[in-house]
Amino acid sequence: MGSDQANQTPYYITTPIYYVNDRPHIGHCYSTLIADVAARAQRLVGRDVFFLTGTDEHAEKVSKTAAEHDKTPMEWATINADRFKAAFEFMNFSNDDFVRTTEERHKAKAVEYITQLKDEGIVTLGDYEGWYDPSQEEYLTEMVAKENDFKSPVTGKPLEKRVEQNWFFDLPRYEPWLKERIDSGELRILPEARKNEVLGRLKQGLRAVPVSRKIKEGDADWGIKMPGDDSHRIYVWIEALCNYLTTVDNAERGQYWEGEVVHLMAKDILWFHAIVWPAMLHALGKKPPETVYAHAYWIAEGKKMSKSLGNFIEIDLLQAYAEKYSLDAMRWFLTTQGPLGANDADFAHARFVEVYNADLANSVGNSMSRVGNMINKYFDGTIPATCNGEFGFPNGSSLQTALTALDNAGKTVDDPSRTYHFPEFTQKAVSDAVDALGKMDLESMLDSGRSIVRHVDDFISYCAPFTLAKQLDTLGDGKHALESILYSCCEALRIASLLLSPAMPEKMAELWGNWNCDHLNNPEDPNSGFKAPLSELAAWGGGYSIKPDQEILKGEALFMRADVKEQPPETGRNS
RNA sequence: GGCGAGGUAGCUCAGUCGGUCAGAGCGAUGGAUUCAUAACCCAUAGGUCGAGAGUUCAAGUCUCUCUCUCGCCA
Repeated sequence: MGSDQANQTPYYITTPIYYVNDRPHIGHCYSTLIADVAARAQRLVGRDVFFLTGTDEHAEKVSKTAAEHDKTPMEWATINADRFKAAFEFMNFSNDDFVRTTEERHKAKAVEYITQLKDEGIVTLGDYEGWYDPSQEEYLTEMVAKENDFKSPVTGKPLEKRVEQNWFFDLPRYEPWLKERIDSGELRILPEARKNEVLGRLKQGLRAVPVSRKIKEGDADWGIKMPGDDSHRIYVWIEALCNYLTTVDNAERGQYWEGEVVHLMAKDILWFHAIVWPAMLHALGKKPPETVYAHAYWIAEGKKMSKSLGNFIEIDLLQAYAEKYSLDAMRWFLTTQGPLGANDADFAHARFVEVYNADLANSVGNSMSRVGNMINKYFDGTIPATCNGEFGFPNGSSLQTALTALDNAGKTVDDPSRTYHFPEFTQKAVSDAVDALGKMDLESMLDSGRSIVRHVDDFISYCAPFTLAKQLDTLGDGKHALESILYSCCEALRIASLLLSPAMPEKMAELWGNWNCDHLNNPEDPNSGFKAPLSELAAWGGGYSIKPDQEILKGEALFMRADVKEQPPETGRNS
């Protein structure tokens, strides 16, 4: 998609719904952050976006844990769902809804879907044979059973081969359809390595998927009954997948499913999303998703996170980082350094500080600060005139003047023939960012914003406005040249800030506040939405550009340089 | 065990159809500069492109063998 015409298709992005018995940690926050950045970027581009996250609550263990805490399953689920809501609010996620699978709106629709599949003979009764762990009352996969020498991984007691009747979804009949769909790219599986993985596994053939579990004696009344069969419940996995559709399967939100649908998740649950779910949708006569994106994992200081090591990066540590370096800096680190590709990424403190200093303090923050400072110093906070951003011969009189000033000061210019074309440069950055967004390459998208910052820094070193500023009395058109140069820096950084805003909404809104940029519906609220699509906001000399009388306040530094030697922030948790 | 991905500068990684492909960013070092947050700008990495063999006028880039790491297996 080029940059000339914005994509008007509605955009629907989802995260997995999270298991309520978990405590919110970096994994949950990362998946949801990626979705948030993509959603914010798509809104910035001007699309109608719906961003969904939520909690998966009907697992058997939830009712058990609830009992251990003297709570009803619902009370327990609510306590934990609220933890996720609080964590996500802290992360400043812009989700449009938060679905809980215990909500009636979800349950009713899920029953409807399963009923339809049953009526059409796609879900039928059959025998399920598997390795059962009596001590844990759960079935293990063939692989897990084998790895543990067919003994319980928890108690070490032998597993039992058990057969029970279940309802099955006839997945094999969709094998050709799935293969064609994935091969053709209509169903896009990202990153590429994951697509190969899925196709490889598809070659080994498909089996029917159990969609129910038999209700055992003593089970709490928890979960959704299998329609037409009170002795079974809908298997939580199947029911959970349905959330993506149940939430928007109505008159008000139906357009989102018809638009572009993107499911985002960690790699462990790719199969369900890339194979089982699209096949179910196809069986239901619904359009499958356009994109299924499976990212890898975070590890902590070079080690896998595990319960036994107790090194999970939980929400409290993220809060400590946000407290010390700002929330947006933490969002930036996770987004740009995270495992968006096929490989795991390391959350290491030293790395965090490095990236913070290099990307934010030294680059974005410093550049915005130096430009704002010069405008205050030389023009008392407002630029008297705009500039078309063109600095090249033979029309580069402003640049020529600056070089003359350098010459006067006895400074040598290594290459006096350089030219700068800011409108072209910034437009290229914007269109690159939009293209990267289309590929879910958020790192590249954000780097397009940083490329403008680098360009401005380079420009400043080259034409040295601070040297020019000292010769305003002696150079006839010195003032005009200085105005043009600083205006262009300022306007370019404004455009850069738009591209950086999906990852750092608060900090960029802070800049717009300081510089009196009129991008947001409510300047006080970073989440209030943009007044216009990116193509208009980012237009050089357009309706949202820096105006001659616009006040450019210095403001506080957005990102102060951090000391590399400082210890990681404390969580306040006793560990 | 089956299928798959990968081993390229200290770190994270780019390298399309084999021939400026030996690169980028970060870190480190040196220089220049002072508007700025000891920031910015410029220069510097001589790395056997995991090991060995083969194909070719020419191979990180193709073939084979070995080795190591990793992922997926409902």
